[in-house]
Amino acid sequence: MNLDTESLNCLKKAFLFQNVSLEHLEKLLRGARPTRCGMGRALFEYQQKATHFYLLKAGLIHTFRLSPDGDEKVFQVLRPGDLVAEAVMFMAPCVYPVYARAEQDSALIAVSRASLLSLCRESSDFSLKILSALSLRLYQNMNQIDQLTLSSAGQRLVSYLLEVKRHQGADNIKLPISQGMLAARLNVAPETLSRLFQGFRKKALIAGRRGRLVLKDPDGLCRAVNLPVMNDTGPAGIALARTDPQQYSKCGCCNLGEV
Amino acid sequence: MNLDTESLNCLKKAFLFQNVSLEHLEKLLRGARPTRCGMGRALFEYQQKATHFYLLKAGLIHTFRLSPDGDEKVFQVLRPGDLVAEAVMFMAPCVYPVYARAEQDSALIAVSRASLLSLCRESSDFSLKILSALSLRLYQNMNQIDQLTLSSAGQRLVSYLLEVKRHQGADNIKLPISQGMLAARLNVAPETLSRLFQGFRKKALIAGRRGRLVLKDPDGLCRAVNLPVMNDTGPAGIALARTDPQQYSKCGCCNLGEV
DNA sequence: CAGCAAAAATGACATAGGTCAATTACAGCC
DNA sequence: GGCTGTAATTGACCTATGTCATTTTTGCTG
Repeated sequence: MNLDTESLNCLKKAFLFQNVSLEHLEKLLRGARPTRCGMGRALFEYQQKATHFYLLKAGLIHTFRLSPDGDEKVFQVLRPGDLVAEAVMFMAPCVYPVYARAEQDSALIAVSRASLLSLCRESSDFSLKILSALSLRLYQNMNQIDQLTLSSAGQRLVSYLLEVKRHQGADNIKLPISQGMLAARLNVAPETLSRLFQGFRKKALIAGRRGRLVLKDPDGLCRAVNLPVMNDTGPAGIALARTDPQQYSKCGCCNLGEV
Repeated sequence: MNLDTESLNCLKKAFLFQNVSLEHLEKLLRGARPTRCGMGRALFEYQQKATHFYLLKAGLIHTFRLSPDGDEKVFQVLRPGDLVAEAVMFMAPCVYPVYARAEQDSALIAVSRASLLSLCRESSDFSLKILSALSLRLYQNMNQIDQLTLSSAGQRLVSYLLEVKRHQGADNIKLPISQGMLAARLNVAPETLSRLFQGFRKKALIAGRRGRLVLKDPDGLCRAVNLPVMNDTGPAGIALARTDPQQYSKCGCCNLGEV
């Protein structure tokens, strides 16, 4: 199996490329090449000219920015099947608005901007798919803003935990990112996060440690931080937008990264 | 001039519909109707089924969500020429993710989702335009997240002020929203914001009051809050993406709302 | 299994910024 | 030009959360 065939197969499997004609896919592939990104290596840099987007085949990619004092602010946690920087391709000027780095050894397919644009031009079906992917991203970002503007650290944490619960469908949840990164994402100090967890444990609202948690009393968590009790409906009260659970791993309202 | 002709003319003027063939535009118009929204009235509600998007002809629209304790969190400030909720049309499930309310008496054209989707299906040129509009929104939201995760209130304020300065091109700036709303947007208490302004005045970093400010020492502002001094290049160091300054009033990196 | 490095937990402390209450400035309006 | 309601300012106070330093866990690797 040569590289092209392999790439083609990968693309075919990606959610966004379902039902795209073979002819179109092959055109896309002409601007595509498989690539690897070792753990800790940058996939692309902030403000670098954006020439490619990526389909993540295996591994784990984080996109992030830096705060003035050098901390990393994670924007996205990308898992196999996800596209990386596809939205950037339509921006003018076309430069990556974030850094991207492999958190694990990752295998990707790099697709050139030009071939994406020409596929969009040729297939309006495909354009519509991309449009819904972008609007989903937009929605995720809005929810993230919503979460970040919650007044207290506890509220932000609980809202996050419930998001994960909803996402994973059980009270027994696995945090998809380390505690340190979660702290960054919720915009709190790691110590504060640690103390919050301890507090919830003391009140028997949660149990377990190290990424594996049991939410013993979700409503109690809400009450503990003065959040209105939300019944599995999500921040927007919207059912999950899982168009295809097999291929499209993401929850429609957050970008947590699947476990 | 009947309503249809008037609407047609308005649409033609909108940035997104430049260079769209008359034939396509007329199809779009079949699903369009002019509408008004009195000051203080809701254009649409959070979680309501999204059947239309809007072109704002005149007036001022805010989109927002509510915090658990009932405060409004403004997401967008929309001015004439802007589209409202165009991105929502591509979401599944298709419900408005925010409230929208007229802050001034407003005139709009409501366009049905169906006709937008069919235009996208028929014109890939148009799809590409919508794609770049969405990616711009996405970029704005990322910058807002970036700003919200700045550690101190002062940093968030200064970053906002510099954004406005860049946007308006002069040190003599006019704040597009009231101080109270700015406080909400920066996620600080109004009192804190007031004190920050006072502090900057005392240090002669700014002058003026009530919406009309003079940034006397932008670099000094940065230093005062431990922000790296940025030289008019914006949070992303990206030149403004003003594809058409006449028609498209927005700055590419923020959604401040023009003055 | 020991040993190491990284992550997390804990404690002591400092402070930014929230809250509440009272005062002042401003804009619209008769 | 003098009301009147809303927005902004100011002050006093307090608590949530950041910071720094230390200890404890945890997961790896040889």
